[in-house]
Amino acid sequence: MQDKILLGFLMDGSKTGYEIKKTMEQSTEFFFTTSLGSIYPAFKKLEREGLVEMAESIEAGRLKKKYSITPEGKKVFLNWISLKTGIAKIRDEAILKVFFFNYLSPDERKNRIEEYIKELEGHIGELLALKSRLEKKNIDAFQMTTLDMGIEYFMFMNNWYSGFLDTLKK
Amino acid sequence: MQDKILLGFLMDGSKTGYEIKKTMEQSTEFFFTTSLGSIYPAFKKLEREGLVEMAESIEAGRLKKKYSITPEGKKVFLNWISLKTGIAKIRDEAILKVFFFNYLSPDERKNRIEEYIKELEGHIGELLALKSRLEKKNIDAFQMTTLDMGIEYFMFMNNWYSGFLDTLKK
DNA sequence: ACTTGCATGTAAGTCGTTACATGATTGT
DNA sequence: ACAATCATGTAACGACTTACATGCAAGT
Repeated sequence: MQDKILLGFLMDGSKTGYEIKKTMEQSTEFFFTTSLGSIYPAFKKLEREGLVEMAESIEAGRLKKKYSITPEGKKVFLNWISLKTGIAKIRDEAILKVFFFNYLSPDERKNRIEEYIKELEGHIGELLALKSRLEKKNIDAFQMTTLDMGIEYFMFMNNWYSGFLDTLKK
Repeated sequence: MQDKILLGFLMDGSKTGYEIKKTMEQSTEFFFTTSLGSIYPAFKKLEREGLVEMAESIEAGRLKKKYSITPEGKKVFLNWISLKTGIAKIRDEAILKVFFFNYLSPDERKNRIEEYIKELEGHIGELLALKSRLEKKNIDAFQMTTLDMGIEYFMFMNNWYSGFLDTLKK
């Protein structure tokens, strides 16, 4: 999946691995992140496959390896985005814990959920801050839409856990 | 995380790896699944760590390795469940594709979303069927709660993509 | 002088899946 | 007879993370 993201970020021009990492921290952060230790080898692999090309340069004394997408890479990316998408599993540790809540005392249950709700609220706050930061920039409408979706998603979660907390209190 | 699930399933009695896999297919399926090729080595590791114990037996001509949780294993499990849980990333391929929707034609966008909504509806149907199956059994209330949560989650997603489709049509 | 950020990369390790391999029992 | 299900396990592979390693530039 990372390789598709890398190709996607190259669709509007060449970038370095470091740049993409920074961009992701300010955009895909809430639904997807990668490490640099994963980006660099991924680019080398994409280069071997002929999906990207690399151009070295030295800017302000720093070595930069700008990657750009090849026509073949564009084909692969556009094919992927058109492919039917299956339903992803939630794979959320918080809900897994609720699954086993029988093994926790009623008091502890409430504490854990209250704690988690605070985490969610903090996260929603961060995303709202990110949104207002991005609104100042001229960002792609669909990328803004995914951010809105993320905010609504975490608000749904917040809502759900709040309702769950109410039933726990009864 | 798998190891915690295994411990969790052993909390109410000893089970074989195969049994746990079957149980998961009928309970945690929508938010978590594992493969047998992952369960067996995981149990061996847990055994080495002293968190589970194994008892071999032959039932109806079949070799069975029943694993049971040790007091130390219970400690580890209960500690994990009490630990503060961080916010998980969505890591959803569908939303990642929306992120890059700029590179798809308006018609294709609608088609992809309509297709995905159908997938979601099918999945919700499966979960509702699972729910009525589980209601006949005497299932743990919290495990039923997580299933309800799953259904609401996918209904939220269905809702969101339906709204998104409406804006795409304008 | 020192820390933070820019910029690249490798190595070790974790986690997990799929495919392969075996063999018995049960249902059709 | 044959297929499906029960039951176990290993090997190869893939995706990703963390820690390690290097070095320059810019700000304090």
